[in-house]
Amino acid sequence: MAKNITSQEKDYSQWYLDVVREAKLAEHSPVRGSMVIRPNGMALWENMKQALDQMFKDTGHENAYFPLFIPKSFLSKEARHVEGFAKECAVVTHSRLKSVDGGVEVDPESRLEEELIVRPTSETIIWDTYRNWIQSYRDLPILVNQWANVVRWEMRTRLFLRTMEFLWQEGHTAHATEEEAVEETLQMLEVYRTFAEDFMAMPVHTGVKTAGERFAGAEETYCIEALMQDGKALQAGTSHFLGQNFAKAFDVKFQDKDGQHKLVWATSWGVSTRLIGGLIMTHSDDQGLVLPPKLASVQVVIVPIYRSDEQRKEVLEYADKIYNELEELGVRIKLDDRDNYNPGYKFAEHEAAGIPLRIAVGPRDVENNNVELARRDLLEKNIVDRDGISAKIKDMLDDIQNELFEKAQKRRGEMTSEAGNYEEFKNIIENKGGFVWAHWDGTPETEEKIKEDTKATIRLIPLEDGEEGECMVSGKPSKQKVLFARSY
RNA sequence: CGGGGAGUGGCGCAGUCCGGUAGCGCAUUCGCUUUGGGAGCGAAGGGUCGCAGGUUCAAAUCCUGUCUCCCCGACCA
Repeated sequence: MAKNITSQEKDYSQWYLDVVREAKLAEHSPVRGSMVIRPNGMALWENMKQALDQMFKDTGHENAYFPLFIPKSFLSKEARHVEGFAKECAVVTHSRLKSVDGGVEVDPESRLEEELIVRPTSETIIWDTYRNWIQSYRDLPILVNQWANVVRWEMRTRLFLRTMEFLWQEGHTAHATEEEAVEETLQMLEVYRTFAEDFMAMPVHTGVKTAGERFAGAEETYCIEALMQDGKALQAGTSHFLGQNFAKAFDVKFQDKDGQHKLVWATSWGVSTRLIGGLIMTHSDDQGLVLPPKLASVQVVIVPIYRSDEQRKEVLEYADKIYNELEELGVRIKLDDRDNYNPGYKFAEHEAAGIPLRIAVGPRDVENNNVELARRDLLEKNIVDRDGISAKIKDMLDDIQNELFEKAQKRRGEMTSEAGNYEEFKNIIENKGGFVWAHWDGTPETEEKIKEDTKATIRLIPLEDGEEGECMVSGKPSKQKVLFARSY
C-alpha cells in the first residue's frame, strides 16, 4: 500500500499534505506561507487555466495585464474595500538595498514618496485605468480578464487552500446598465459552475453570500461552494456584482445615448490555485492523487514489463504501437520506459500522481495480444484485448470523468442534511458534518450566534426561492432554507 | 497574532532528560543479479543537527533570541 501517505481516516490534514508531497504538486518555500508549485502542480493549473481561458473567450472576454504594484492612495478610495483588505497587505516602502559588512540593508535614503501595495486584488488599479478607457456608452461593455499572482498577508496558511501569494484570474467588467452587470455576474458564476462540474468533476452549489461574507466593496457576492471528503465546505469561486461603488470611487462615467453622464456598473470574478486543493479533497484517496481525465496532463501511462533484453525490445515495440495509436487520437499519453525502476514502483508512483489509466504490457501480453488496463479511480485492473484498445480507452476516460462526478455528487448527497430545529442542527454539525440546510431569519446577529455556537457559517443563500419557514434560532420568519457548513 | 506540538543527509525518524564531536530505515551513486504491485547482495557518497548569539575545556544536547512547518483559535479566496 501507499508507503508514505497517512490514511484519510487517521489524519485528514496530514493525508492532504502527504498527497501534495507524493504527487509532487508543491512544497513549502523558505518564505512563510508561500509555496513552490512544482511541475506537476503547475501542469494541473495550466490545464485548468486553458479550459477556463477558453470559456472566458467564448463569453466575449479578453485578457490584459495590470501592474503588481498599486499606489497606496488608490486603495483608500473605496471605503469598504480598504476596510476589507487593509489588514492583509504587503507594502513596498523602499527601492534599494546597500551593502553593509558583507551583507545588505535597506537603504534609508531610498524611501518611496508614496508606498506601493502588492495587489491583494486589482479593482482599484483597474478602475483607475477604466476611467481613461471609458467616455461613451459605445466604449462599453469592457470585458477584461487577467491571469496574475496576488498577495494577501494571511495569518494561517495551507498549501493551495490559503497561501500568502497565489495564482488566480480576475475578471473585471464595466457596463452601461445595472441589468447588464448583474447578468454578467450570473453568467460568470455559471461558467465557474460548469468548469467545476464538467472539468474538475466537482459538484458545486451556487448561490449568494450573506452580507457578512460578501467581498469588500461588492453589492452582492455570488459563489460556487463545494463539499470536501471530510465534510468541510470550500468556497471554490466568487463572482461579484460591484454596483457603482468603484465607478464612484474612481469617477468613471460615460455619456449615454440620452446625452446624460452616468456612472458605470461593475463586476469582478475570480478563481485561484485554491481549486487544486479542492480537486485533491474531492477525489483523492489513500494511494494519492486522483485526477479527472480532462485535467490530467498525462491521461494514460504505459508501463513496460520485461526480463531479458530480447523481451525488452519486443515489449517496447508493442508498447510503442499502442502509444502512437493513442497519441493520434489525441490522448495525452506517456511511455514510462525508465529502466532503473521496477514495475511495482512505477505503479505506485503513477497512482500517487493520479494518472487516470495505466497500461501494463509484458511478454505475456505480447504473446496473447492483450494488455493489462488499470483504473486509478477504482484501483481496478483487467486484462483486455489489444485490438480496439484505443476506442476502449477513449470510452474509459469519459467514464472515469463521469463516474468521478457521480461519486462526488453521491457523497455530497449523503453528507447533506436538513435541520428542523437548532438542537438538531448543532448535533449534525458536531457529529456528522457536511452541508446542512436550515431556516435562518436573515439577520447578521443570528448568523453570528450560529457561528459562535457551532463554527458553522452560512455558505450561501440559494438563488431560487424555497419554501418559507421559521428561523431555527429565533423562530422569526424565514424566506427559505440556507446552506450551512464548517468550511476551509 | 494567542495556545499547543515540531525542526537532526532528499524523505521518515532515533539520539536531547543526564554535554564528550552524529546514527538508523528509505532514497542516491557504482557493480552484479533482478523486473506482472514500492527488488536482492556488495561497495560508496552525502548532514556547520533550522538560523544567530551565549554558557563550557567541550553543545544536536543547557540558556537567550529568531525563522519555518503542523494542529487549535481570531482573520480570510
